[in-house]
Amino acid sequence: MVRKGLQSCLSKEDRFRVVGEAATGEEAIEKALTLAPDVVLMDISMPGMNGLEATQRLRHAAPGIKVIILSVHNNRDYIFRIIQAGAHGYVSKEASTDALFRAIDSVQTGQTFFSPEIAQAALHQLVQSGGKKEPFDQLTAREREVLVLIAEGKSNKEIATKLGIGVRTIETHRERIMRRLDIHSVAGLTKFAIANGLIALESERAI
Amino acid sequence: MVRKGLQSCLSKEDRFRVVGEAATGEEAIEKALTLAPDVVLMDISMPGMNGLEATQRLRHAAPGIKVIILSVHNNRDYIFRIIQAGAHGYVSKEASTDALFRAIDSVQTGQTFFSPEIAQAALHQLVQSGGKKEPFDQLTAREREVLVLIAEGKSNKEIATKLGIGVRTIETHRERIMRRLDIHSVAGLTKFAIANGLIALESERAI
DNA sequence: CAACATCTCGGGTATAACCCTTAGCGACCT
DNA sequence: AGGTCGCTAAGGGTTATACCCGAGATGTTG
Repeated sequence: MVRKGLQSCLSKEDRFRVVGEAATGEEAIEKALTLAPDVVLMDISMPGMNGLEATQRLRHAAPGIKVIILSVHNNRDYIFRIIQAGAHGYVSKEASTDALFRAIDSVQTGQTFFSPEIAQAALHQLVQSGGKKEPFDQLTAREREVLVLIAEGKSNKEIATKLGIGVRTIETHRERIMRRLDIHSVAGLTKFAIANGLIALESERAI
Repeated sequence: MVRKGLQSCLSKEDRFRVVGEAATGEEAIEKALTLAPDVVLMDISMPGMNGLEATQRLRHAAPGIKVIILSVHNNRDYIFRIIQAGAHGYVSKEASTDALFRAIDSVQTGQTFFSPEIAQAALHQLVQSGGKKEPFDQLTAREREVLVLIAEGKSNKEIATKLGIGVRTIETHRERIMRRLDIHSVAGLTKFAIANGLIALESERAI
């Protein structure tokens, strides 16, 4: 429904043409590679692969395709994840259609577009934290990967199987994560992961 | 942006006419009362008053106006709150525009509309839980108390000390909680607690 | 009264998690 | 070439959880 609405809006503007749509992250990558659009509008919350991971993979597979993230999340922690994923722009779903149009125009010409309040908040946090883009710098990529799985309720053994490495290695990662974050419970790690946008909340008990 | 998209979609259908829009729950009630539409499409997540509360108030103030809830949440927990709020229909944002059109037609003629998968899931859970509606109600007061402490990262021993009862009792509560909710990890329990407002995320730093 | 739910403990066993330590290997930097 | 860091792995021991039972005390409700 949201996609149809967006298409309807975009098709009213002569300078835009919608060449495809996708319901999942996997489908988004697939269609983006075959249809080769100038710009992809990516939703963060999708069934299956989420938008950030899809963005990351798409950026790797087709660096020429620009990606704008659409999200209901206005959480400032999210913004760094979005940048890290390689997105060229971010538009909140609360934003006006004009903002979206300007975002598309910007990224198409090679510029980036982040709505003023997002940019301001991100910079504010950068200044406040002395340049550290916390909390993502506290953990290595592998540790974040493990943390996400822990917060999703996986056991060490399940994580080890999923990542194809030993259980003891997972235990080591787990210890290092807990030590670095100074959080010593699964509940705390889960809250940390949610608060920092590493996992989504509504994944549990979905229909 | 989402609203404009919806308007764009709906205005293509001759039998619908969009008479107004609102950004917040308060504005939604106000405009609904002045514009007196046949049907209100209400988003759950809005700044200010949320869609459920707004629905409840609007239903009370103007029982003749039908309300359809739109939501990204496919969480089965939500469905009972939606019914309780007095909504006549529920359409997921993942749904097609056709589903929305049918929903509007249905509620306008006095019927209700809940998408098949939602209805099925809700009934399934009703049967499974023996008629008790919300997972929230599945737990006793004591179990909720324990759940909160678990989700806050406390160990069984800490909880036992805090509540002044034995550790084995806490273990029993823990087992019963996990069995009733069908969640078998601390991470899952924590997410459940957050999703149901039992505990708060301290770093909910919205922009 | 009797049935039921709740809260409270307990035994027992298997599994998982936690804590401290060491260590090989590759990448990267100086 | 040496140092640092990250990923991998493991030993050994302690503690915590998960899951299986049963059971007494209490209050509520039919």
